[in-house]
Amino acid sequence: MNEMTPKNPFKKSFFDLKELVDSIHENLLCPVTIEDTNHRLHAYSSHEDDTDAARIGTIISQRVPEKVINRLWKEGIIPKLMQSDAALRIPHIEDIGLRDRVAIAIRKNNEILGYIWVVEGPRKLMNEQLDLLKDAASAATPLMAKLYQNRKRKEENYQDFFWQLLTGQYKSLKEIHDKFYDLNLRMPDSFTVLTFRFQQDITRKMEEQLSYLITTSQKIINHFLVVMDEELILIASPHPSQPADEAFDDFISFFISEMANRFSILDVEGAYGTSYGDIDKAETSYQEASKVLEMKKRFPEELENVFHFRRLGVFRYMDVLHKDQRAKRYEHPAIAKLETYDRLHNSNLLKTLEVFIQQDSNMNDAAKKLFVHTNTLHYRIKRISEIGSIRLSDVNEKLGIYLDLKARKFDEK
Amino acid sequence: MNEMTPKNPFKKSFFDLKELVDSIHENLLCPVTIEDTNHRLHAYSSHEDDTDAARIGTIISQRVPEKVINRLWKEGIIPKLMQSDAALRIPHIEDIGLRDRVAIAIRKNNEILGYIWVVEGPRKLMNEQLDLLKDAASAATPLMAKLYQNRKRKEENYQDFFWQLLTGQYKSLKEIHDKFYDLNLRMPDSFTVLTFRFQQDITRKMEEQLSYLITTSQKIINHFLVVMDEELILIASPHPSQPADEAFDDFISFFISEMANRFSILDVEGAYGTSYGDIDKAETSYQEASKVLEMKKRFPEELENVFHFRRLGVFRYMDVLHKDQRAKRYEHPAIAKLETYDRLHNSNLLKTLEVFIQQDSNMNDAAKKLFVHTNTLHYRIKRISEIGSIRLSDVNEKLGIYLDLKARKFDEK
DNA sequence: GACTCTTTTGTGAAATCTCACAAAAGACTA
DNA sequence: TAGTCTTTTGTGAGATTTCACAAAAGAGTC
Repeated sequence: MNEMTPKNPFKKSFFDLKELVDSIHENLLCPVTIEDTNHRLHAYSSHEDDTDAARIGTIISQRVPEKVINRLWKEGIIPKLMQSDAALRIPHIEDIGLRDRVAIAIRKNNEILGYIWVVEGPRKLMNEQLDLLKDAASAATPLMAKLYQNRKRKEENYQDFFWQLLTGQYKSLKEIHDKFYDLNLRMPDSFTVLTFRFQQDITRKMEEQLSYLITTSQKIINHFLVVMDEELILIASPHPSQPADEAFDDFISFFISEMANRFSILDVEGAYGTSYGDIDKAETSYQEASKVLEMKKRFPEELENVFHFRRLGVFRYMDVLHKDQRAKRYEHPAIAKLETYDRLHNSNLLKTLEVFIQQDSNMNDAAKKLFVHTNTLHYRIKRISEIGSIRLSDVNEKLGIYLDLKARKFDEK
Repeated sequence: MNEMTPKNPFKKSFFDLKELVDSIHENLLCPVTIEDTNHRLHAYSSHEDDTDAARIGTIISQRVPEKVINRLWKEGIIPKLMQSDAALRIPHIEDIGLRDRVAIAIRKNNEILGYIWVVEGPRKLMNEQLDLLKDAASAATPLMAKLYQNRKRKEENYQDFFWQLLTGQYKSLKEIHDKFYDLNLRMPDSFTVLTFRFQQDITRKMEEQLSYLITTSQKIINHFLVVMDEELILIASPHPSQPADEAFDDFISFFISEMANRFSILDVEGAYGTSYGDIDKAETSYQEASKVLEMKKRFPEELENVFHFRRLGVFRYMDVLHKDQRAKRYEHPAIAKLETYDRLHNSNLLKTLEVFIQQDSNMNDAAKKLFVHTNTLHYRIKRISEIGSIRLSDVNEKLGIYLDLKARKFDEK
């Protein structure tokens, strides 16, 4: 074998990724695939039978299986790939059918455009061959970039359209239909607006990561995505594999925890509006999702596990109630009396009442929540109705006070 | 006609109000009256027949009829007149026999001394003529001032004062105290506004009967009383012999049943606002009482036994909730689904849900109310939460639906 | 009419809740 | 420090609620 570094077989221009992949295969004699940043398959070498389960799965579904992606993240392989210029060896991971591999990121300046994966046979690749992959990656760069450019141009059009949908610019459903047709988009049968709020502006880099998460989650099908300062908005449908009712709850939990785990981006809040059939309700769904976020900010404990507008319950009305309360400068006399009593006797009657009602007037549950004996609570409730002269047995009166209590907290802090 | 502003025909001294009134009549060719602040008639132009019922009533009784005064207050006309330097047009109010008019306050510095009223004929007055009235008012000032000097300050008729209290005309408590002193009235330590609504206008005769009932009831001490069309309004305190908390409830029940028993006057509704210490809260208390009446009309079953504002509970907010619901055109999906289900299967799930929540989620009570077996209700509730995909175990969600259900009924019928 | 699916009613045992009574602990006052 | 009032905790019996299971009745379809 020649001691010199072999001359670069990739220093020519390739017509497309397929041609490049075949060329890599010829040089390394191993199965090769090229994926984009979202692990979508764009080209793979054929004419070989020495391959593994993960690769077959990828080729069949045009995409790297979720299980494999998760594992690669968990093992820290993807982050390492993203940071390295050179090709890396990835030891086999038996239980997901991944044999020994070599991979390298395709990059343009600092931006990752995709990955080249090579399945190693029994004869391992030599270092010179790994170096060759670097050249292959360089050769892939313009091809991948072209791919992204096309996508980006389309995206810009989408973004405008998307905003117009969300802000109710379109007056008729027909108009929206036409626009969908123009942009060559499939109109979803039903859709939901999801929104996420971050603690900081969303950078270009974060945007990549989150769009990566969305496409790989396999929980929802995303139709539109837009980033606006510190807010991320999606129009999506549940993924067919998911139970529709929970798909979005699941996705939001998934998204928030993965943003934290994978990217250390904390304090993300998410919510979604009602699902509608006709896309002209996009504005409504968006406003609903925004309202959930707004209320979650004001009532973090109460709405900790609420993401869907439908589950807002009374909090759906908290803003108007609070506004009315302010306008009328009304304070429920019972609340005023209890507050005074609490201050004078260093007691906790107001909080007790709130917890009691919130626990559906169940003495035992409420007592547990308050860390007191059931009879203590019993006694307190008796005192509360005496001091505030309220009849807790009257549902309407009880709930009225509950609303007042909550509305007071609307702009606490 | 001369294009120049006509010279001031009132820039001379008049011997008395009669002379002034005639001069105004000559200049405007419309019927004119001059009243003092208590709407007592002091002068009126004669020699014309083009006049209306209100004016005739005024001339005959030497005073503007009570009904007309009350209406002018309620419509905000008197307050506007009191604040304006210029003459104001008052559009006709058919049902009290008031034709189109123009009026202007007679004032000395900032004190109101009375009013000039002009009945407009078919030919409306022109702006120059309205300006003329300003001069006429100035001419009236010394004449009215003389009148007041001669007259004792104490007024036997408190009606105006009462209206001013109820419509919040007084800006400071001090002002009200002074007025009480002027009128030689004892200021109540604490008070409450009660209001009753009749099915028909309250006649002079009924007025006697009800004022008789009030004084003989021995349940409340009445400070003020006013009758306004079909409404009776009181400012009162509990009678010392009565337990304060129940005095008003008792009185209202008593009053309603006695009106029916003794005088066969049926369908009277009564309500009262919060008790306040400072009389400047009279307006608030009155508005509270009115709100109770309004809500009782809309939710007769729910509020059958509610008279006090404090006991309105959630219904205190029903108007804003309903308004919000309409504005957002939002219907809770669970309600929509249940309604459809009811229609398709001839069932009663919506009503069941409402009763269930209203019975404080007590299966037994609710089953009794619905005349079904406990287990039937148990089954239905299970179905309801399935069909509407609601978690009745979540208080906030449950309560939210309850509010929606009630708000829907806001303007049923 | 047979069949299926939904709804209502019945039964009873286990779990849970309510409430009266009493003792103990704290708080405040004289 | 005793005395009073308020608040908390403990105990336990009786009432109430919950829930699984099953039978019966109704509704709708073929």
